Amino acid sequence: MGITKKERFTEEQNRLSVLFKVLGHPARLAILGYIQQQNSCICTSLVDEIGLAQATISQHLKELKQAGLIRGTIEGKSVCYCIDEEVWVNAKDIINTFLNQTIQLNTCC
Amino acid sequence: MGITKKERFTEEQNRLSVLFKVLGHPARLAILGYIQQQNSCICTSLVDEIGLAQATISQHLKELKQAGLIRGTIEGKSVCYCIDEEVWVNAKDIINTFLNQTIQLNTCC
DNA sequence: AAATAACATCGCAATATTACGATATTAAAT
DNA sequence: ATTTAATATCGTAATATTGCGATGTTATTT
Repeated sequence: MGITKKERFTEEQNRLSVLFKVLGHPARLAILGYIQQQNSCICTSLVDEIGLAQATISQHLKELKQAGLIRGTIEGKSVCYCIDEEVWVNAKDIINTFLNQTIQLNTCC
Repeated sequence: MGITKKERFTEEQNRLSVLFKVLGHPARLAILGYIQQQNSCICTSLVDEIGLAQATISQHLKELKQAGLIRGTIEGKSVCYCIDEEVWVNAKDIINTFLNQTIQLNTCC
């Protein structure tokens, strides 16, 4: 039904999957990468840089914002986007914890 | 249009996003977690464990298989699933590289 | 005040995802 | 040979995602 049955899973699994999901689109990775590259905040040369329509970029920015990974500050006519360091560090931590869960080497296949 | 314009992005961004995407569902994280927990391979107590329909679990397993993260070996009536260590280590590496890209602290917001 | 620039939001079309019942398929058990 | 157990696959419904043109909205510029 296109809807995830969240109640079946742990809170950790849900949080982690939301994080992975928002990172699961190349445009959003490109946006994050571009914001990171710049020393200062980026408004929207993103549209030129990435080559999707302005409406589409805006939508991806919204999803990144909703996930808390970026923040937008209004600066006159334009908006200054930057990565929310605190949230990002926390996200990295959660992902790293997941990645570093030791894996028993399966010997059967 | 529901279709990702892959040609717009780098190969790295596309590979990474595919990885994140497959990890972006709690059921798949639960499946991976469960396979990891067990010392030996798991067939399908997954359906009991996770509480989704057998067809649904099978579908998620397929996606994990397509991403290369797990392998299934037929063992009589049942199938033995385990994590593909090589692919998994590589995936972790790719993700870690992404996570550890240094972030310039944005000073503007 | 009117024009413009930089977004955000709306509405829509195309496609993808999630979930599941029903129905294969395959191998072991009877 | 038939039954049963363990899956995989098919078909379908509900919903979500991706993308974009058109249209707001808001602040600067003229």
